[in-house]
Parts: sequence; structure tokens; C-alpha cells
Amino acid sequence: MDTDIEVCEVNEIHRDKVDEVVSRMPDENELYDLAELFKVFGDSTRIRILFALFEEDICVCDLAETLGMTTSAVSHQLKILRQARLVSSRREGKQVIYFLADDHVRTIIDKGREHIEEK
Amino acid sequence: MDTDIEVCEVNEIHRDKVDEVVSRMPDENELYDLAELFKVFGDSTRIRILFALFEEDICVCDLAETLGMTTSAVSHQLKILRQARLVSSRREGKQVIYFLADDHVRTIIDKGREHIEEK
DNA sequence: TGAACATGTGAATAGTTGTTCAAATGTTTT
DNA sequence: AAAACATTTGAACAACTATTCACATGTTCA
Repeated sequence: MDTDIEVCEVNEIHRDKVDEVVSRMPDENELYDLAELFKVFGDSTRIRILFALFEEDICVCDLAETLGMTTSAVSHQLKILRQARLVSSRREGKQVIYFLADDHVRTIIDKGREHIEEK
Repeated sequence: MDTDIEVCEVNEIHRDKVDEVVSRMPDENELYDLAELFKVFGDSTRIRILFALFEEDICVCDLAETLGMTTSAVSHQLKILRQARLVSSRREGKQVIYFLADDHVRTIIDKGREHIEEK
């Protein structure tokens, strides 16, 4: 039904080069996870939350005030940051305090800043 | 029409804390640009293109073959990578060869990998 | 110059995502 | 236990984005 008898190779592929590159490509899962991670950084609300957490641990309520957004909107974004393990939280009475999960966050954002600041 | 006479502060904001964090926040443009940059990394097609370019400079046609996509789709993504100054290109005869614009790309992706690889 | 090759681009579509709104959950205080 | 506070969550809507398709542009070679 789908035999490739009459395939006309339109483009001149450098077969050896392509095979080499393909063989060195990380597996699909890793590529997908990487893209998912950067997607989390790719929203200015979440970037702002991370910058706020660079300064100090902070509750949802203060975070919402800082960003001028509803606690609901902030909470939705915090969930995404938590799932990416970029932030963690602890409960203190009625409040939930968020903080950076580790130092990768700072490093990644710093490298991003370096890139955009060069010209 | 919108006077705040009857404002009932529902949440107990830590005013001093919020003001401090707000004052240290980078300006809107930088935050926006940062998010835009990471958005570019936040797509697995573009991540795959970047990994391919880690190995060697490569033309659109081979890139398409490597990724199993149409040259059109690849070209659209290359445009986005170019606009973010993550890749550059040079023409060699009929072909256009793409290559990494600088080493920030590697560094940023490496940091991302470190994060996801730590369980 | 014309044909073939290689890449780029605009419009359209399908899928994804951020915010809002309403309501639920969990904690403290009285 | 009830009321008030703080956060979370699900559904819905609007805005955005990646791929496809058709076509345009640019280069080489006969």
C-alpha cells in the first residue's frame, strides 16, 4: 500500500554526516525533558517569581502582591515551578512559604542574562 | 468612581518585605527578554536542532533529514533560533549552513541537563 | 536563459498555555 | 464547631505557537 519503489530523492542528503549526528543525539526522553524544563523558564510571570525568590523565602500572598497578580494565578504558576522541582515549599501556620529548590535555577538564569546582555 | 475608601485588606501583606523584593526586581524589559530567550529553548524541535549543531555545522536539508521533518518546518524554527542569536548561517552554493552563534548555548543546555539529571 | 535544486515565507489549522472565576481544601482562632 | 484566613484546584476562555501546504526567492548548471 505504501511501497517506496518510486522514491525520488529530491535533496542530496549527506548520509554519513546525518547518521553520525543522529547517533550522537541524546534519547528522546532527555530531549523532551530538557525542552519541558526550559518551557518553565519561558514565561515572564514564572521568571519574576524566581527573581523574587532569589531575594528571600516568601509566601504566596506576598508573592501575589509583589507581582500585582491574584493568588490564584500565582498558585497555578507555583505548581508548575514545583513540578519542575525549581521551587519547594513549607507550611508555616496558615501560610505556605516558597523557596528555591537548588542553585541550578540561579545558574541557568545567570547564563541566560549573560546571553541577552551581550549586544 | 474607584475610590479605595472601603478597602478591606483581606490578606496580611508583609509590606516591607514586598517593597524590598520589588525594588530589587530587574526591569520589565530584561525579565521579558529572559523569558523570550528561554521560550526558544522550550521546544524539543529547537533543542534537537541545537544538539545537532553541537556536533557540526550542517545545512537545512541534512537537518531536516536528521530530525525527520520537512525543510519548511525546520526553516521556520531556524528563523526563531536566528532571531534569538543562538545560531548563525552562511551560504555555501545552493545550501545554507547553520552553526552555533556562541558558547552560551552549550552552557545553558548543560546546566539544564544537570538539573534534570539530578533525579 | 531555463530547469533543477535548496531554502524561505505567509496563511491556515490544530494543539497548547496563562489567567480568571468559582468553589474546595486546609489552618488558626474564637 | 463556626468563622476567617491562606492557598489550591478545575473548568472555561483567549492568546499564542508549531507544523503543514502552497508558493516565492535565490543559486547553480546545462
